[in-house]
Amino acid sequence: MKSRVTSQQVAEHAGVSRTTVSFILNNVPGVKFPQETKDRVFQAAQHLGYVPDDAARTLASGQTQTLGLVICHAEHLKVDAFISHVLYSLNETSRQHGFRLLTESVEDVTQPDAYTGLVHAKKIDGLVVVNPRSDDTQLPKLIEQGFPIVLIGSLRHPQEYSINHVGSTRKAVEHLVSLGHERIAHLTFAPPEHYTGASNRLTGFRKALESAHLPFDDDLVAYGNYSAESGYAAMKGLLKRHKPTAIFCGNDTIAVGALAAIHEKGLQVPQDIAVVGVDDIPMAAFTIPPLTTVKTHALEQGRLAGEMLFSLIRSQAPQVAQVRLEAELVVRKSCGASLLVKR
Amino acid sequence: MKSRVTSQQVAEHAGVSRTTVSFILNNVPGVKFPQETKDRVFQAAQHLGYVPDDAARTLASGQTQTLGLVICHAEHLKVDAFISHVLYSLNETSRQHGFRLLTESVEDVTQPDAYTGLVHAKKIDGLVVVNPRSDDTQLPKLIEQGFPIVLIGSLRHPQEYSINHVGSTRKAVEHLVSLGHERIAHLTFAPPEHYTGASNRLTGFRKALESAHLPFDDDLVAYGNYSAESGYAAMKGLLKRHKPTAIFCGNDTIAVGALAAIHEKGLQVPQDIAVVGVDDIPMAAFTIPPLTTVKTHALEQGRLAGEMLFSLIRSQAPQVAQVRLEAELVVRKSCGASLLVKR
DNA sequence: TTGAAAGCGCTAACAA
DNA sequence: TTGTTAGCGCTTTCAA
Repeated sequence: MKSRVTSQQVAEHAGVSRTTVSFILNNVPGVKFPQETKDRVFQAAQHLGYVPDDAARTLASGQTQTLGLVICHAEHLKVDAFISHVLYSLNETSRQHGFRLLTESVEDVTQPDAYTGLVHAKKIDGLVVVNPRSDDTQLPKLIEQGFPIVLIGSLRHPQEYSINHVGSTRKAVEHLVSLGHERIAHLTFAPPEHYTGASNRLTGFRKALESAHLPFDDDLVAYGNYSAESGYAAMKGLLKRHKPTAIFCGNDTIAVGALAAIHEKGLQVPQDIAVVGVDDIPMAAFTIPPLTTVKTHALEQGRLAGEMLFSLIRSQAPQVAQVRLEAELVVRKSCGASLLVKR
Repeated sequence: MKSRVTSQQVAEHAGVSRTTVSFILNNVPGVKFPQETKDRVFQAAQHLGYVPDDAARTLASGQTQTLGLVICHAEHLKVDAFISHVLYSLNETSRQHGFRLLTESVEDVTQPDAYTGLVHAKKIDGLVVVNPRSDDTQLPKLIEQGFPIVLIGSLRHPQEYSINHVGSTRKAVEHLVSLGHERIAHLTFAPPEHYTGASNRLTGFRKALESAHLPFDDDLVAYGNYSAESGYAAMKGLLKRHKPTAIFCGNDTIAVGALAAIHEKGLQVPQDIAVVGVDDIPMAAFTIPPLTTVKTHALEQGRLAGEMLFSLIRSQAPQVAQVRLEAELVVRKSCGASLLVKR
């Protein structure tokens, strides 16, 4: 199990030097070899089954051709689909650029070396961080040092490069308000302190209520994590104590749990309670009833993060440092907005 | 952005040679240094913020401390939760062993270099392949060459190391039969030719029917991919043409789609049709009604694959080459087995 | 117990 | 246009 073929052997086989092999196989710009020489080298490489040793190449060139994906709340991978989508599209994007993807899930992000080791060991050329935590002390340093990093989410750091969706909360609440709802509950992530996305959403929720001249009622806010289970539990509590006419869920997975709790209680969606989610995961179209939600374009976020990161790696400043993707209301049946909606 | 600290500098700072630094920091067995020397080296390393260069280490040692995860049907990542779970637990397991995880999704596995490049470039020390395809021509070669590989799924290769779940189909069908069903439909993956898991399941389905002295009816088999959408479409077709009293779905995500189609048709689950899934994804407990399914222990599969791979990397033969995990029936409400079941 | 030195396989600056 | 050669930073054998 050893690919004992070195560029030296290819060079000998082709009757040229290692430099020539390196230049030809790497297609170094600005160096012209006769087609005949090129062919000899290509054939020799092919014939011998030559594959450049990655470590040697990296050591010599200083480039790893590898991206890191840091997942700050790894357990979300188990319960929610958002991160899988980001992973998928980032993987595709990386491949298109000839890069590989190193996935790093993080338990305790406050601990130094959580993932900075990747950077300092020069194992990656750039980093995408999903849902960065505000109590992460290493990340700001890395950003300030100019290491290529793109966040999916935000640290509210002036120098950060990031991808975020905007308008999801506003659109969800506006939709509910437009349908006449006045007692709108909110089921979001806890604890929100360290997770920028969640506190954003809560703030946005208050603002949206305000815009609609609706009072904010603390009792109508419940917390879960990203899972259906937490949505179920939180919704159960909410139904026991209060009687909202609508519920805005922090993500679709939570909404699935809420739907289950509502159904179990013998209530009807949307007749008794309207439900809105966030993300538009593939399953959202197949809940009972189909879930009205706000699409956050997870795949697109992953792709954009990748493209932005490649700009950074090539030392090209991206046109926009902080991309905001407008979220998109997807009306299905869980709010009763219309009986003629797409699945 | 450069960690210009080399082992040379640490050596100078500590007043020793680079060899000593290497031996002490790597804690090379069988080499005893005075505690005093060790302390000096540790302190120097700490003080200078020394992080060994990964490429240099890899080049010199021949070890990458990196695992590859090959996802043969990358699009599943978008629609189903199984692979996310494997990824999660494999990532955890890798971390515990001080390894990192390189994720490689593959579009066309028949094309050489799909992921074998990782191996030949010596970028990884071992490989986990999820759902290997039977038409993959590279994988058997790698296995025969003795490269450390663990499959989640199977290639039916005598030399393979693999993790599989068994008994899921049998248990699902037996459960339905025990409830008196005789017209059991099956909604599985298409095309099954190249996906061992699916053809297994179909074969198992026929066998299970046989054991129950039930006829196999080709019309009661429908195909989808791994998505809820495909389950919805296939179920709709099934309901139009035939009237099964029970449906066994290839995975829970498909079952979610089936549930939606049944509901849309105005039928009741489990009264009119019983539904069983496979996997026990977290959401299965929160469908309407809660889904009876067969747990395939995705997290455990990922963990076991990782542990097995580490044995292989250390050149230790695992006790069992082909691990079979017994799937576990989880009775909820979608089959009407009992009104007193856990969520 | 510690150090010197020889690679690991490649890239890239410099020569020719 | 092509070859020579000096590293890249580390591990590891061998000698001291």
